[in-house]
Amino acid sequence: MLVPMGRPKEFDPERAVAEAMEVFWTQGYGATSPQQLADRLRIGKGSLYNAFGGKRQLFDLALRHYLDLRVEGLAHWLEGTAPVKDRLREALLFLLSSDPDTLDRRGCLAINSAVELGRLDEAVATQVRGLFDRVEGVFASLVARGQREGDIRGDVDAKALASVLLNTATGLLVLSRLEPGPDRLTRVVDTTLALL
Amino acid sequence: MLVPMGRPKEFDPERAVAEAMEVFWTQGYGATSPQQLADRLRIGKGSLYNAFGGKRQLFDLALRHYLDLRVEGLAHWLEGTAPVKDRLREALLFLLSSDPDTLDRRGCLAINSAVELGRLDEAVATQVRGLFDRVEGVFASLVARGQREGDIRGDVDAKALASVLLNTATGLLVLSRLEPGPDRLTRVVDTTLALL
DNA sequence: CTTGTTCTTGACCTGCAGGTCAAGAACAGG
DNA sequence: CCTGTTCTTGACCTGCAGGTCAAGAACAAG
Repeated sequence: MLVPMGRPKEFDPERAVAEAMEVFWTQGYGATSPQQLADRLRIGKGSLYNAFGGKRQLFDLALRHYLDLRVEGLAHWLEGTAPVKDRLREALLFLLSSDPDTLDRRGCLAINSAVELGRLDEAVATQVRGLFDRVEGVFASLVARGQREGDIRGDVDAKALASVLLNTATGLLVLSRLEPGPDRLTRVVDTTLALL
Repeated sequence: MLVPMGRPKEFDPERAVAEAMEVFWTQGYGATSPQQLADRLRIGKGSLYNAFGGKRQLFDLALRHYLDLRVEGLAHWLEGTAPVKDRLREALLFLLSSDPDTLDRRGCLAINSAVELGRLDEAVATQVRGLFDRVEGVFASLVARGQREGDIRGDVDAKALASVLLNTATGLLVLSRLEPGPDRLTRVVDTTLALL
């Protein structure tokens, strides 16, 4: 069964999921039609339904792929020896755009999806909650280290500060969709870090 | 023209807009059909189109009504003589729910709409930006007063702190749609205020 | 009570979202 | 090269979103 019999797929399902993630990220779930997806993935619509089952199932895979990418990125945040505040700044700014010079303006697929679907769709809400918990955990580790190194004030519980940072990141990702320029966003980042 | 001729409307357009606001707030723009709106407003679908022009125009009115309500609430924040931090706490918690005991879980219509439509719809984005600017301005006034009264640290620019508060409020309103309980939200509020 | 105007309603229309399927193509095994 | 299996595609289907409209009702003016 390692080589399944029958006609082999002509496309790479993982690449397709990654592409679908981009589409959902840019357009949102409701504003994306199966036809658009098929076009972007370079496959027929029937092929899409044969491979993934439907728009919703493909979205679940795309969202999970996004979460995996983010979680993968978290590990990177924990490495390194630079002062914690510098790394927090880098992390927050990276969320806004992988390219430091230009705003992404798409925000975060997890947050966008939670806002669009989270009230009715418990599955999506659970997925996104899981990411938030992990992000908060990473923030807590970083803050604790910063406190040991004297880089971050020690009179506030690390977990409480981590919750604040999670909330700050969430706000930034939403505001980034509206802000015309990066001024307010960088001001938020700088000021927040100054308060720690 | 004070009394327009012809058959008079059988419903109050302002009440209808207010009701439409509730529907869009609860369900989102895309997930709300004209038929649902007509049912909730207790009018026929044709009547809805005659009175408002279409789903999108009605949404614009509903959003503007929401913004008016919020701006109206801002004035209330500025009044009173209680310590600024206490009033900031009250304001942030009020955003999460007009009833202090139960989470609203609908978040903020402006933010939800910006996330759902903001990328394609510049009109919505502009409206929401306007609200954000005013909220930030009110925060700045409050912070400045708090700094004069010694309630808030004076070593950080009031406008910078106002941006942080705006971002914090945004994050809270998004997280409130996902959080199972109020624990994390109140922790964010308390910790943020402690940092000021 | 006639006329002109505006409101009300539900039947009706168009287009597309979301999905199904039959026909055939591309494999592996025998 | 025949068979069973899986993939591919576009035509096709159903339902509903979003909107239009004709017929009639409720007014004010004259």
